[in-house]
Amino acid sequence: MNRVQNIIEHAEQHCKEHGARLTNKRKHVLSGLLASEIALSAYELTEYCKTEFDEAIPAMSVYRILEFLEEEHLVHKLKLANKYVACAHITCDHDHGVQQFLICNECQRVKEISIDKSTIKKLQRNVEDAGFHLLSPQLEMNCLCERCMVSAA
Amino acid sequence: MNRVQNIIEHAEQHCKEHGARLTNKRKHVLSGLLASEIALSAYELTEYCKTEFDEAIPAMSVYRILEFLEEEHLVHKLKLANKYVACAHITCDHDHGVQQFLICNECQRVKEISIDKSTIKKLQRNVEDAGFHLLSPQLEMNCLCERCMVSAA
DNA sequence: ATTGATATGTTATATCATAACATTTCTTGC
DNA sequence: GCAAGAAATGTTATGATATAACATATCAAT
Ligand SMILES: [Zn+2]
Ligand SMILES: [Zn+2]
Ligand SMILES: [Zn+2]
Ligand SMILES: [Zn+2]
Repeated sequence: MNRVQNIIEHAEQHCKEHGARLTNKRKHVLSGLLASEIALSAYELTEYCKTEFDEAIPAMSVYRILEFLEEEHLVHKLKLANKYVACAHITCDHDHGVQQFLICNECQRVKEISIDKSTIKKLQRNVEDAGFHLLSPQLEMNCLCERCMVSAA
Repeated sequence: MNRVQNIIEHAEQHCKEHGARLTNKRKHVLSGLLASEIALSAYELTEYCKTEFDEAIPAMSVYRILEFLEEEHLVHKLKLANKYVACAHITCDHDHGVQQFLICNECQRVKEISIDKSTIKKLQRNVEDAGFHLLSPQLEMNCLCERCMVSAA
C-alpha cells in the first residue's frame, strides 16, 4: 500500500470516529491534494479526478467536499493563493497548533511549519491590544521556494 | 482643508519627489480609500468614483491605479479579503516596517499595526530554516473588530 | 507642432466562489 | 425488505475578483 492510500485510510478512520463519512469522491479529492507537490484550486481538482479516476466531479461539489475536508482538519485553505493543500500533520495525533504556511509565489509549492507558542502569544497579544479578536490564527506568507530561488538566480 | 485633502496633498508631494504623477483619477481612487472606514474592492472603488465625483473609471483602470498606488506605498492590498486599504502610515516619514493587518471578517474594518523586530526576526528565521525566502512580510489576520464582537454577543 | 512616454479606455475572458433548487444515495427504524 | 428522513451530490445560474491584449488619449520635452 502506498503512501497516499495509507493516509486516506487513516483519514477514514479519523472521520469514522465521530460519525463522518469519507466517501469515494471525498477520498478522490483528498488524494489529489495528497499526491500533489503544490497547492491546487477546486477547479484543478476536478481536472485531477477526471484525469486520474475518470470521474467528473463538478466544481460545485469539489467546493463542498473541500469544505468538509477542512472541517475534518484534513486540508487547509490558503487564502493567499486561493488554493488548497492537504494538512502536513494529517496522520499525526498531536494537537495541530498554529501553523505558518510558506507559499511559493512561482510554483505554488507549500511548506506548513509550526510556530512556537511565545511568538503566537505575542501576535495574539498585539491583536487583543488593538481591540480585535483573532478568529483563525493561520499565518500565510508569500515566499519563494528553494527551487524557484535557484532558477530565478 | 479636510483630512483627506491634506493626505492627498502629502501623497502628491511624495510622488513628485521621484517623478511619479498622482493624477486626478489616482487621487480620486486614493481618496475613496482614505474616506472609507473599511477595505474596498476595485469594483467598489469604481462605484465610489461614480457616486462621489460622477466619474466613470472602469474597473480595469482602477486595478491599474491601485497597482500604482501600491508601488508608491500609499495603499496596501489585502490578499485575505481581496480588498484594498490606504496605508495607515501614509503621511509618516519613518520606515514602514512589517505590519500586521487585522481584518474584521464581518465588516471589513482594518487595523494596521506594527510588529516588533524580534517577532519578525523569529518568523523570518522560521522561513529561512524551512528553505524558503520571504517575499512580502505582510501579515494578515482574520479577526472580529470591537463593534462586530459586541453585536455578535 | 512633433514625438515618445505615460496614462487611460475598451473588450474579452480567466479564475474563484456561492446561491438555489433537484436528484441520488445512504441510514435507520419498522 | 421498505418507507422516511438525512446526507451527499448534481445542475444551472450567477456573482466577484482579476488579467490580457490592443486602442486611444494625454502629457512632457524638444
Ligand atoms: Zn495542518
Ligand atoms: Zn517554487
Ligand atoms: Zn502601511
Ligand atoms: Zn467589524
